Amino acid sequence: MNDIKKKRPTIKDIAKESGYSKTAVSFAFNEPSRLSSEAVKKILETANSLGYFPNPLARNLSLQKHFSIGFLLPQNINHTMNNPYILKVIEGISKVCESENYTLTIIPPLRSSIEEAVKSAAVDGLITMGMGLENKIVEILDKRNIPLVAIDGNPSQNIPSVNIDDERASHDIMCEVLKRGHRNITIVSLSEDLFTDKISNIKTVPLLRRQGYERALKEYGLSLTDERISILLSECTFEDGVNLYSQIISQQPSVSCVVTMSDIVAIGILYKLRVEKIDVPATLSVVGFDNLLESKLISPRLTTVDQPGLDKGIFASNLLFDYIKGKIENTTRIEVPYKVIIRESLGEFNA
Amino acid sequence: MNDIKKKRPTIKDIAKESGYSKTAVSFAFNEPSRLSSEAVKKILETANSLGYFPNPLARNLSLQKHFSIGFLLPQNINHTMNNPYILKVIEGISKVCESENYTLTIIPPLRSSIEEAVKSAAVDGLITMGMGLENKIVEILDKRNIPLVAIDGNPSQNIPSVNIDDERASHDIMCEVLKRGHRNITIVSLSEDLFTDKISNIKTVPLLRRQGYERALKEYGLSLTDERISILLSECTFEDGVNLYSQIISQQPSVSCVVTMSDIVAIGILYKLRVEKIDVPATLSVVGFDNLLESKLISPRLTTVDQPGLDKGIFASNLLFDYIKGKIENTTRIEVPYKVIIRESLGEFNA
DNA sequence: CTGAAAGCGCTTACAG
DNA sequence: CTGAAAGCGCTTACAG
Repeated sequence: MNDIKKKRPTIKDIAKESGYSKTAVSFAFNEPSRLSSEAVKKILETANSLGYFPNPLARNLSLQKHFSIGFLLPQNINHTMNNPYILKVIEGISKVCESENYTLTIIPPLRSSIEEAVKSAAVDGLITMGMGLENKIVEILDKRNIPLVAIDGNPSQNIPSVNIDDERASHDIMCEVLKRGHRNITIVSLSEDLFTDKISNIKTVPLLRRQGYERALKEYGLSLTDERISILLSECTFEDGVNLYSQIISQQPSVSCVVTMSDIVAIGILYKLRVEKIDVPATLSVVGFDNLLESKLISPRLTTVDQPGLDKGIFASNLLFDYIKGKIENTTRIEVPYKVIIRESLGEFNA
Repeated sequence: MNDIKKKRPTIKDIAKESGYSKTAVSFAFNEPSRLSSEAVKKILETANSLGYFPNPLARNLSLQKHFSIGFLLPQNINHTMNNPYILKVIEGISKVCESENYTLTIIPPLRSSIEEAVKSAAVDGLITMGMGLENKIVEILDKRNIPLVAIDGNPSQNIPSVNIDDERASHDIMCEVLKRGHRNITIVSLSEDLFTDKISNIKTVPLLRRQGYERALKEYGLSLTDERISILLSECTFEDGVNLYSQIISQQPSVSCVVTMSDIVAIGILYKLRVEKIDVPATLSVVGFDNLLESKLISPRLTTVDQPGLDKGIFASNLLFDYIKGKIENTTRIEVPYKVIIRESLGEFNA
């Protein structure tokens, strides 16, 4: 606590002070079995008395490892860290990191650029979520030799990934809606990912889901362009859900069911409907996607598609560690199961 | 993609290939203004064609910086990443990191040891939350010269911190309970932090809150040891809340109000009460702490203490960056405001 | 069991 | 405007 510029002791100081070599000091910390117990004891004592800890930066440079994997945040940090579903995935990743003795680095855009962030990310591997991955980013990672696993990415890209069958899941839940007689339907789609490479022929998750809805609609003689069907866009936040209600009504006053691509948006809508004293599902049904814990807490409880966020995180990070350790080379794709959950927010349509 | 061992090109390769020196290559990336535009162009072109990116590990070692701050996870990763309140704080930290162009490193215990994790954490500063910080950990950080800010730490320790006035907030909400006639009260306390240094005289947040409750009780002629008051312990999770109900009833069948130290626990209890068809608040009132978004989504909506999680994260990380940049030296403590929020889950006691 | 020395891949004061 | 060289603080093959 003196005012003299604190200089952390290095391996060199410990060597000098203890009378052993730098090599010995390193061994004392990393491979004590190679030293006499006397040497280890002496070195550790000196280290302790000088308050020495090996500098991780230097250690990592020698070892060519960061002992951390990265989670790449898409553009807007609000939308990410406010989404319980993403947080569930992060929880899964953290668990695996913990058991691998790795840290988890949350990587926001650097100087507003995801690309910049990826260029200098201090990680041994990277997980992305829900991004239409720019080819540029994939290329950088490839050159930097950093493995990548995409969660909810674009199955059409040649990237290791963890997904559910979004097309089929969306088809299935839309069928439940149609089966109950609804025909005036508002679909709340997630915005196209901002970073989708428009040129390439990438099928993003929102697109796949819309295709699933479309297939179900066709089975009932409808289409996405039918005047009874309207489509709105929304960010994946509670607030956007709350604000969406007026749009929904003005677009299509006769709507009887709102189908969203995200529970948190659906919950925002339900919240607003409660405030407006609109009866769910008697007047309006609402359907979500994700099956958050919150979805069974609100009333009416939300009809939705259950997809295992925790497992997605666990699978993705296990896969990533396999790549990091060189256990596998080929592009592995994991498909996890989903399940349609019918609860009270979806009712029969009463003409 | 050839099978030849991929070796990332280094500054040396670019120097050789471009005909300039390593110094020049470094400048081209970091201080192009010091080079002729011709040199910069040539170097960047070569770098690009060879697929070169500066190695962050080497760069950081030279710069003696990690460009990342750490968030230290207490013992159990489940309890942390499942707690929406903590996640809100992390969101606040992420925002500041983003604007500082830093990453956020989530640090789980290393080989089951927080101490080990702290010894080798590759960060420029550290934020902890709700830990009774072992002196050992503070000492390590001090020796490693890594600044620390504690959120919901122990105001009694000499550590920069961000807290609300937990004693007073707890007093205030307990008064609301007592004012409404409740006398048979079950307090659900958070477990003592596992890492509290038992020897020292540290006042943890749970302890402060209990003292606040106690002060309010005394004002109404009660005490913590009164037979009408019972105290239970719980982890800070939804599941623990759900499971708590049977304990609450068996400990004190005549209980009319449950006062918890955490919304997520209170929400678990409310969920269970709904399943059990127990009328809230007519039969039993429930009170939380935090004011999560979820607390206004459930019905009945939860009476609680609002404390600004996002702001706590923002204040703590701003403070941390001030230390990192050497802008301040002294131990700064920030107290953020709280607010008691009365909602339907707290009713009058009807004898 | 122990140590001298090269290497990890950058940055930067200094000299020209 | 450009470069040779020292330095950041470790690890580790090699020799003894």
